[in-house]
Amino acid sequence: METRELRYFVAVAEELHFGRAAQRLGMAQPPLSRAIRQLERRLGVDLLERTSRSVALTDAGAVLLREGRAALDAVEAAERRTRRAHPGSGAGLVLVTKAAAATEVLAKMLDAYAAEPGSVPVDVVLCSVGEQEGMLRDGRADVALLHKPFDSITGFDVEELHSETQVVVLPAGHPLTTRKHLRMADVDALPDLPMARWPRRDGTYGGGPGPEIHDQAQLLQLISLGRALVVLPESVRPYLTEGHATVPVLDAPTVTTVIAWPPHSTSRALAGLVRAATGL
Amino acid sequence: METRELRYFVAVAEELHFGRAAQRLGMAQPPLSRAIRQLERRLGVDLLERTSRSVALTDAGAVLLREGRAALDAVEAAERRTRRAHPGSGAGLVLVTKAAAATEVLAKMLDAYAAEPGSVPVDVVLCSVGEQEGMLRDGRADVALLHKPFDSITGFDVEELHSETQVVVLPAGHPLTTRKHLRMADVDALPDLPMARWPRRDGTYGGGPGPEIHDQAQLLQLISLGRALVVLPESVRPYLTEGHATVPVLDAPTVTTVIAWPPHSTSRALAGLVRAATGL
DNA sequence: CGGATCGATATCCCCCGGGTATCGATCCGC
DNA sequence: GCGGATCGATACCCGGGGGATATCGATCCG
Repeated sequence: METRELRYFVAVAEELHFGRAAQRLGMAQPPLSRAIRQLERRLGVDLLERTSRSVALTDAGAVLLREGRAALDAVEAAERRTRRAHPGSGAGLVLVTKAAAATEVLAKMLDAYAAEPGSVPVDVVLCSVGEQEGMLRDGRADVALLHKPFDSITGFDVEELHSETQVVVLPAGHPLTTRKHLRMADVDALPDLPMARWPRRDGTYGGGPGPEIHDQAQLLQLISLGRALVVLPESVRPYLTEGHATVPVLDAPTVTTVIAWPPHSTSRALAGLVRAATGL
Repeated sequence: METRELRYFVAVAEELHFGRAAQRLGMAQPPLSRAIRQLERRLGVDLLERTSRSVALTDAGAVLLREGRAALDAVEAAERRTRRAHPGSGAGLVLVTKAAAATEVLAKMLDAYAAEPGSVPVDVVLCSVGEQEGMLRDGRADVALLHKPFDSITGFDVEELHSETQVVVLPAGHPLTTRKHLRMADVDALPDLPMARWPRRDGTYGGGPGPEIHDQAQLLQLISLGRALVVLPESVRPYLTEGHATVPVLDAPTVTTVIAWPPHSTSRALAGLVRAATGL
C-alpha cells in the first residue's frame, strides 16, 4: 500500500464525499474514485458503501481509517525527523509542552542538559492542551512534558519528573479563602462561582455553567473579577496576583509531570535530555 | 514520502550495498540508485555517504532508517488489519504468545471471552521469544501476552494479569535440591551446572559456558540429564518430569504476565477480550 | 417531471518508474 | 604498475499508471 493511496482513502473517509475529498487533495474527482476502487480491489476488501447519494464506511473501512491515520503519522514523523537531522538545520531536539506548565522543572532540565558535554540545541514549543500527543506522533516534536492524569500517555515511553497537589484558585476575599483546606465537593457546585471550562481537543466546549476559557491569562483575570474559579496544580502560584487566593483541595488528583517520547527513539541527544531531566 | 521510497531506502540502508539491495527488492540497480538520489533531493538531506567502493549511513540516514522501519511497520499493520477485518475472513482477533507460557491464564481468558455475548473468534499464535512485539507492531497480531521484565512493553498499552515468583529447575538429586530456597548468587556460578542460554532476537547467542537452547522441551531434557539449569517462573512446574526438581529463588525478579495491544486500537472485540482477561 | 447533486465510466495524455548499456573510480592480484 | 573485477552513476528508452476532461446514470427535491 502506498502513502498516496492511504492519504486518498483517509480524505474520503473523513469527508464521506468524493467531491470534497478531491478538492481537499487538490485533484479531480474521477481519478480519486478510481484510486479508491483500485485500493479496494488490491486489498480484496470493501472499504466504503456507496450509493449515488451517500458514502459510508464499512467495518473494514473504519479499521483502515484508524490504522491508516497512525501509519500516515509515522511516515510524516520519519520525514520531519530526517529533515531535522540535516546538519546545519538548527535545532537538534524539539520539546513541546503546554504554556505556563511545569516551567520550574523545564528550566532546570534545560539548564542541566545544556551544561552536559555534547548536548544539542533544544527548541521549546508551546501548544494548547491535548495537542502534544499528536505532535509527538507525527514528528513535529521529539519529546514532551505531559501531565498525568490530564494528558494521555498511551503509546509513549515516560519518566516521572515531579508530583504536586492541586489548589483551588479563588478571588481574594471570597468566604472559602478562610478555610485551611477544601474538598472537590465544596468547590464543585458553588452557585455564585462556577468552575471554568476548558476547550476540548476539537475546540468545542462541553455543557456547563462556567465561562469558556481560552488561555490562562484570561482565566486568571476572570477569577480576580469574581466570575469563576478553577482547580490547578499548586505550581500555578507564581502566576497569581493579589486578586487571587488559593486553598488546597485534599481529594483532587495528584498531578504528575512526566517527560514522554516515542518508544522507538534511540537518539543520543534524547537519551541525554531524559537523563538530565530525571537526574534533577 | 511514498512507501515505495521508504522500502527502497531501508533495503539499501540495511545492505549498505546498492546491488544486493536491488536484488533483494527484485529490481535493477540503476533505478534504485536514482530513487535514493531523488529521495535525498526531495528531502534536502544526504542520507548515504557513497564512494565508488562503499556505502555508509549519515546521521540523518540513521534517523530515517529507524523512523522508516517504524513507519513501514505501521503501514503494513494497516494493510493486514484491514484485510483481516474483511467479513468472512475467519479470525476476528489474533493473539500471540510464547509457547508454553501462561497457559493457565490464557485458557481461562479465552473461555471467559468466548462466553461473552458478541465475542469474535480468536486465533492463538505461538512464536519464539522476543518476536511478539514485532508481530503487534506490523499487524500480524492484535494483542499479545507478554512477560515483564523479559519482554519489552514500550509503546504498548498493557494490563497486568498475573504475577509469580521464579524457581530454579535442577536435575533431581542435585545437592542444592535439599535447600528450602536459594539466591541468584547460589545458582549463577555453579561450575558443574551452567545456566542455559536462550537465543537473542537475531538468532545468535551471547558468550557463556551454558548450552545453547532452542526450545523448552530440549531445555528440560538437558536439565534432567544433568547438563544445565535454568531459572523460570513457577508456573513451569506442570511441564516438569520426575527427572527435575525445583527450588524457589528469593531474589529473582517477579514475572508478571500482561496483556498488551497497540495503543491506538479501539476495536470493540479487543476491548471485550481485555475486559474478559482483567476480570478473571 | 425536470433540474441538481454525486459517484462511475470512457478516453486521452504525459510523466515517472522500470529496464539495458555503459562509464568512471577504486581495489586487488600478478 | 597494469588489467580485470567490483560497484555506483549516467544516458537513454519504453510502457503503465496516475492525472485531467467530458459525460453518463442514479437519486433526491421542489
